[in-house]
Amino acid sequence: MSFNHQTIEKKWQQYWESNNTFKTTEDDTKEHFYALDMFPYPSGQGLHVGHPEGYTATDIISRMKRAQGYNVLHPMGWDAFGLPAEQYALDTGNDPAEFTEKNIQTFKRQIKSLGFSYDWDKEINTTDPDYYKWTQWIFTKLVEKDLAYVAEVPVNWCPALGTVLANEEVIDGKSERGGHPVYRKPMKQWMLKITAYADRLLDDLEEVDWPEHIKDMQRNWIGKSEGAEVTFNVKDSDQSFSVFTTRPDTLFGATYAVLAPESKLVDAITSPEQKEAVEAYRVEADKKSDLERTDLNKDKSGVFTGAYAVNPMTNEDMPIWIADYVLASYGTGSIMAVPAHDERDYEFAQKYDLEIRSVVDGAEPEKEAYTGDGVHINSDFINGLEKEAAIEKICDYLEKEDIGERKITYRLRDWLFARQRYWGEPIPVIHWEDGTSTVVAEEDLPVTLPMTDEIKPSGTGESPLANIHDWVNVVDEKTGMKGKRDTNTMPQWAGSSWYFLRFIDPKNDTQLADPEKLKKWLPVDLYIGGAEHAVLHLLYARFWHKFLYDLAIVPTKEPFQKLYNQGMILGENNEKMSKSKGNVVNPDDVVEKFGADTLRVYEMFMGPLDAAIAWSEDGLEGSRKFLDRVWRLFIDEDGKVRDRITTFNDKSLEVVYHQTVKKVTEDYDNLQFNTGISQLMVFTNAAYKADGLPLEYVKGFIQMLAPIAPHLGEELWSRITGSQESVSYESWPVFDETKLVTDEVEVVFQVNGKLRARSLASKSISKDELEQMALNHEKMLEHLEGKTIRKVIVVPGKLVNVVAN
RNA sequence: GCGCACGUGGCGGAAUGGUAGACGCGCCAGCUUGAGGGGCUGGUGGGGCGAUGCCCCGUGGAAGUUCGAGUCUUCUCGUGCGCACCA
Repeated sequence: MSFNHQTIEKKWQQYWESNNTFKTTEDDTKEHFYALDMFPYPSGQGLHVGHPEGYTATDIISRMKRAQGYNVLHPMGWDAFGLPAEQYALDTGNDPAEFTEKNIQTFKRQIKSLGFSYDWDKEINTTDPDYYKWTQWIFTKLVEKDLAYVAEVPVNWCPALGTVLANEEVIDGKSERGGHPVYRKPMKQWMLKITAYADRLLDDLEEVDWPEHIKDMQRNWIGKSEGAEVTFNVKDSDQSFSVFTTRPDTLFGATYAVLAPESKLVDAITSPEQKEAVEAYRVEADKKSDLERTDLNKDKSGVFTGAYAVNPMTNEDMPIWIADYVLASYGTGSIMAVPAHDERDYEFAQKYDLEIRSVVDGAEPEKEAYTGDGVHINSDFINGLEKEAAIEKICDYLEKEDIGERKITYRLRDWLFARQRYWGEPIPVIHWEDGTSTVVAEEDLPVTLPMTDEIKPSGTGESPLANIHDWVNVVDEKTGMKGKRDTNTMPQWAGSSWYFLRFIDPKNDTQLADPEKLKKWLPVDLYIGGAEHAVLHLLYARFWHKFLYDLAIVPTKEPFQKLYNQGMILGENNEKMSKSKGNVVNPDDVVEKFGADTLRVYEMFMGPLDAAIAWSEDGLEGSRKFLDRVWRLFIDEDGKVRDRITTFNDKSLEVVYHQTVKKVTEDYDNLQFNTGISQLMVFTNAAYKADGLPLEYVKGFIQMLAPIAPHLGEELWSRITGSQESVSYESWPVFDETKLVTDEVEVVFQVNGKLRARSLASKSISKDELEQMALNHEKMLEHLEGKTIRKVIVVPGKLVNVVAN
């Protein structure tokens, strides 16, 4: 007989709820552990089987930590602002808040059906004004500290839809919806100066326990590069421009210069003869989106401006070109071209027949650009030096002569923080009729989204809020001055950049969170989520956290001590699950048919947590069979506890039990749930063969199973122990190191590294005795016959290797 | 193109430089059952032979370090992820 998952899962979920089993404890005599999931966007699709993978992992850790005597904070909430709700509102005229609420209820029901031990009193929702009051508050602090500013930035403007589109809504230069043309249009936008934190975001990666490849992705994204900025004068003009280069040592080889087409300087220096060509090129470049510009990078193009710069080293003329392979947004938006030693410059110089001058020995300028190190030539006072020394010497010179300086630049850009949308946190700023702008005072926060039945494009590129006149127009009560609210809203990243702080104190209405509580819980001890957030979300959250650290609001430099990325669960055909491929597995169906415990066990057993693995219905059934097997081990056909469970211990399970406690505990700690479960199976198999099952071991086993299969764990615990209490707070089993090994161990004997014989030996046997055993073993004698023993390697308790020839 | 990760049975996957393939799926056999399903027990990398034991081969491929390599090093092929004219 097997257990009825529907009955027991419902029973225990109700028990946990009515007994507040997972209410967060804050007992100062205990240590604190904060286990966090990346909170989901509650989409209309409902929960995906990928969600419970990470959630189960943090849930197992949370349950184990509670049993090990920690205060555990394990919360769940909703990252509920976002485009789909807005789109739904545009399509149907309904309130996105209602739609969002409905989706949240679906998600919550699904998540609850999986038996996670969340403390639902800590639930937060980014669209709740009590929450986004503090998102807005953080923004006002950023403005006060000059880390938020307004800039003109091009957006994807679609006149036909009367709205601005996100990059992902633009496909091949057309709007995803309707296929209308999209243009780049400059608009005033709020930006956050994340670049001010670039160095700290880079350096403090050393302090956190994250997968190395995620750290690398962040390092690459920040993209720090060291070099020099050099000023070039324009010939026969009082104009000059600066370039950034990582290779100032190749300055003597700079034979032309290139400006980004957008550069303002172009207007001032272009010669009359070239004006037409330059203008034509700029129009072309302007039409291309960033994506197209990089996409069509095979063939470089550019136009000569007719002007020349002067190489400060050689005093020779360098033609100034414009080309879109130079990006306005990186460095100074202009470069010195050293075609002999830069592949891009080389390609461009070849195409337009520009001079290629070698300044590092080893180059073959007729064949390809040489970017490696070497002895400098044709370079006056740095001749004979290698790269590093040459860079030092030339930087000293540039600084002494005041024509340049050492400089560090970053690939990281400031964070575009405004969206022309309705469904987001309103930016809490008022623009007054006298031309000034102010942030909304703390006591007037939150600036709530107005209720409206008319969410539709403004037609101007502003957000739909621009049309809601009652909301937009404000009058200062004291001065009577009129003003308009900023109609931009924040990106979805805003609410998720600090939510882990609010979970600590979600109902505080006087501050973001109680500093005492923040001190106890931070940093997050374990943070699990998808790798798709490896860069942006984690970088933004770290940026805000550091900013709040500078304001002395949070006590730690970094928010997330340990990070782990769960892998993707693929469809049975090994492809990403998608509706169109028809390979989507709905967790509701699995829970109904096999039970939540089975789903949890299966997702943890299918392989390493971070691997991408295909779903398998057979594997799922196997997990259910394991749980049935455990059930039958303890419960008989009539539903009674088996009388094999006894207080008498014949020691036959002693070793395997202690091994199991050790391995399972360590594997859970290391998030290696697949091998932890396999050890539980090993114990189960051994228990089937034992005559009696010592109660102590049975209890310990159930405790170790319970974090993964909590409903079954509770049911077995209550039946076997007769306890009225949840298994959750029973103290975690411990192992006895002295009982881990049998007295007799199997050792192997090798000849020249090849396995030739096995034998049983006492684990305490001496090296010499073991060696003698090996040399006298019948099999070994056969293999050693006629050979001279050169060397014998003995590894006690393991093996003997005889080297002979 | 650059960076990172990963290649192990029919499948998912285990292996502090020390018995390769734990555990599970699948498959085979025995027992249980009227049958099927389910369960319990055992077997299951490939090849060979004088077969109840023994030999050879085997972790994408090639070389190297080592008494000993799935594990370390170099090269190479393949797959996945990230970035992509970043000067």
